[in-house]
Amino acid sequence: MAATIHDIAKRSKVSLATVSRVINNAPHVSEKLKQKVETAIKELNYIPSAYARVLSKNQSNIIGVMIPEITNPFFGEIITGITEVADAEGFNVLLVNTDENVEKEARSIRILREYRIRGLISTPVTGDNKYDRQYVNLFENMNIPIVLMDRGIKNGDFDGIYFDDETALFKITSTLIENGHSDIVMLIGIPHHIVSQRRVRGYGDAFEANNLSYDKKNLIPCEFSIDSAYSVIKKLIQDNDLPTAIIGMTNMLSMGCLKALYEYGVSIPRNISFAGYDRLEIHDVLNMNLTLAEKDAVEMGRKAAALMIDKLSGKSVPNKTILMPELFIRGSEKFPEKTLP
Amino acid sequence: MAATIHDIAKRSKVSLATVSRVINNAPHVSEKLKQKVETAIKELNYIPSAYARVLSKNQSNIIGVMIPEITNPFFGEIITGITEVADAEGFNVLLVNTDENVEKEARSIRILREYRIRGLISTPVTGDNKYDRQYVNLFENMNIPIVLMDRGIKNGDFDGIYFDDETALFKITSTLIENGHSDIVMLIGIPHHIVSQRRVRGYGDAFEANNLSYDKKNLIPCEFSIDSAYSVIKKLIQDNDLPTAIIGMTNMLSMGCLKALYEYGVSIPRNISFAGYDRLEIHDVLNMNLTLAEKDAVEMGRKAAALMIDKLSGKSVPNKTILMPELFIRGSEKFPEKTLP
DNA sequence: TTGAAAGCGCTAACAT
DNA sequence: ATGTTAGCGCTTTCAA
Repeated sequence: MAATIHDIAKRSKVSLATVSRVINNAPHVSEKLKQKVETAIKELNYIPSAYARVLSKNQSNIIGVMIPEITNPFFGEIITGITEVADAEGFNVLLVNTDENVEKEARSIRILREYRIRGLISTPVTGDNKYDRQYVNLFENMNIPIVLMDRGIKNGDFDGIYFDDETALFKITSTLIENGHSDIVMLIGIPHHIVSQRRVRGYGDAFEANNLSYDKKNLIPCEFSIDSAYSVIKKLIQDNDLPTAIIGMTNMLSMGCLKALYEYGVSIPRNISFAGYDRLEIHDVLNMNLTLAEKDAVEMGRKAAALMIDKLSGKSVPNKTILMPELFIRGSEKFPEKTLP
Repeated sequence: MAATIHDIAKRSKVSLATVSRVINNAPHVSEKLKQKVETAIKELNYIPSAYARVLSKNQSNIIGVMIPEITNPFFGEIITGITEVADAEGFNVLLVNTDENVEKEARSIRILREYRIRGLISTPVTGDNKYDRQYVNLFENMNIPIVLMDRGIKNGDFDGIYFDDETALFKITSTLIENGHSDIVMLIGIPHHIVSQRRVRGYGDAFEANNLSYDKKNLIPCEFSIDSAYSVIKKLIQDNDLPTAIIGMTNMLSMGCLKALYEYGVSIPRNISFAGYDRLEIHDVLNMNLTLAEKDAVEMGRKAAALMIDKLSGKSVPNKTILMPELFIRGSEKFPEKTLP
């Protein structure tokens, strides 16, 4: 098996305590012994056991990170931001993926607890009311600092970093209204999900602020996936039921909408207008002149990790940071010249 | 702190051994005691410590996964495949990201060793000859099963799952040649990097097989990034130096090329032809009729995890699996009607 | 400056 | 079927 502190002690003829001091750069070791120990460490290719260390110190240095969709670039960027800060502060990150699945979430939390994480940074699956109370309990039982990202828990009050989804959708919708739109379709995912509720409110408020009302049929439920959004828009096209504008409420929903529109040759903004929420890699690459309210996910990750580290060092001021997405007007919001037949 | 096995034993008035048996579903526990213990576990919200368990068993159940680019969807899919299999087999995954950086790689390996991983699944940064020997030593010193993905190590001989890059590029290039091309630019990244070498060979072999020779200037070095590829192609456009066809040798390089072409209105395949290696989300979404040799990265992840688990269970047959990417001919390979001015 | 020894939470061999 | 106990590899008093 791997070398242990005993092997090092024996080979360098010092005590365990001295070896431990050398490993941890602790004071009170003579240069001579230090050299001997370091030589032995190299020769035996020794690496301390995280397990023994945690056990004896009764404390890990792991921050748990739980995200719902590892292949979504939004979360990829968040992870980048978190690890950047955690690395710099000497914390390890244990990453678990829940696939938007409550059972996987429960299993993931168990694993994180087995590893005695110091704090949890999470975008919980919740949003389905049924599980809310349960998760609030789960989190509170963990008795460690919690930082939520992007989504709150309905019946809980947790610190975290959020985006102002409501204002973002208000701005997006207002922009479209100012361009003459009132027939604006928005795919809203699962209606009672926490992700959709604030955004729908922003949408509605924009109409209200302009003394307009909207057709409730324009808020169309679907799954939060590219495929589902694609199917919905495809059907609108086939039924000749397209509005004058579409809002992509999340990056995945935007991609599904665009996929259908492109497949059927519905051109933006010649035949239909479009505005979306969150960045889109396809836009970054192809410069499609899409009007987008963009979120800085890397920054969200950094802020979440920084907040966690504050909490772990006792600076435990309550903190809910609201980040404001930036709206880029690029042309796709313009009223269409002529809608398709 | 968290409850321990002692707390459970005390509360349910049994011995530590009995609690341990219940936790591990071991035999020889009466139903009555089992109930008592389970009740106490629930009441105290007890979760066993991974650290104590690993320490006493002298063995972790962690598979280390080291990848170089967490935001690259290719690796995102690989992770999905690995965790799918690892979860099913009861292994935990510790994921580290090296950012294609040798120092981060070294630090990551140290962390993985601290956590006493049972095996390592990795796409090493290597490719720079300078570090090869060093990594071979590092890996061999770890004394655990190693499974490499996608890239080998030049001076080492490790089991793993690879794609047949050479044949893929041979097919891609041949397809273009058959369509009348001979002026074919390929961005090759860093020339001595292991990622480019086999692919360049496939490119060259296709010319040879057709009794043609190619202009060495058409193999253009760059960084392995969207931005770098973008700059190179942009310069070709501005210098009015475009070939009749471009090959995107990786997904990132493809995106950079496409970005520049789209920005300058160079249309595919009207003004220039294109063929690429690896899937492209922008293509999946927008159906750009790109001819692509596509890799199944999720499958690579599954196979890597399965191979690792075989090794861990002693079925240690040497195994280098070569996956064949599938070539989809979609039209972008056709010879351009007219190249731009 | 150095070392001895107790203890962290669990498993497993052994005893009852 | 149940309990006792000796480690696992490290840290941390406390003594010397």
